[in-house]
Amino acid sequence: MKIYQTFFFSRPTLIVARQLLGAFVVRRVGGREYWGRVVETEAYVGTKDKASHAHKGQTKRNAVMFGPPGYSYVYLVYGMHHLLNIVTGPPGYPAAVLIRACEPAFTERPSPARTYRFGTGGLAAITNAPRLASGPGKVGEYLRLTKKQNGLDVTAGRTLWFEKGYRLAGETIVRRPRIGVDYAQEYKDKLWRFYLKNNPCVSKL
DNA sequence: TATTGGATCGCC
DNA sequence: GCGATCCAATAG
Repeated sequence: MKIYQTFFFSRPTLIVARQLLGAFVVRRVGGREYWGRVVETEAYVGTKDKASHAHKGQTKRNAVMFGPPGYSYVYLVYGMHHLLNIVTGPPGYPAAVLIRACEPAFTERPSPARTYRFGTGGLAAITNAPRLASGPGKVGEYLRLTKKQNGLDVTAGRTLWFEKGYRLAGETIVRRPRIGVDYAQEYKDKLWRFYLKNNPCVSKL
């Protein structure tokens, strides 16, 4: 397995958002591993992006966005959902990729990693649920994230990390406007949401 | 110190 | 369409 390192996340955010499609996100907690293949992302880029938490400058909540790439930015929305982002771009540049949906391990298509993971993880009992992590709030729940996971170094491979995954032929990347950012004026129509075409785990069509 | 509304979800 | 449910951000 190859854990993505700082260089991977240090590249421009729109690049990273696309490159994360097909990657495995892995969460180790309570003696188990919960993991899935990322199928949907969104980019939040710089202070000019009115949809981004960084738009009005650095605050206590968004501080990790202003730090080095490769760290998790986890925050609570609507009082109940923990959303997972990974800081991207050069150190100090406030940008991140939101993980909007992933394909839970048990719905994964054939790959060498499948056998390996089922041999080591604790998810074999679960059968099939393609909608289990089909939205950013559901990803947070599936991966058992809380604010304790804010500011983690995801290149260290401890409790949360990303691995090289795969993309099938035909799984082309679809670009769409981001979800839930109607307030962002000229930034609301930016095509900064990416997902794998025809994937049943994506949050919306 | 008080009010507002959100990078959502699931049910009515 | 709407309520849930917390808290950061902003106004007072």
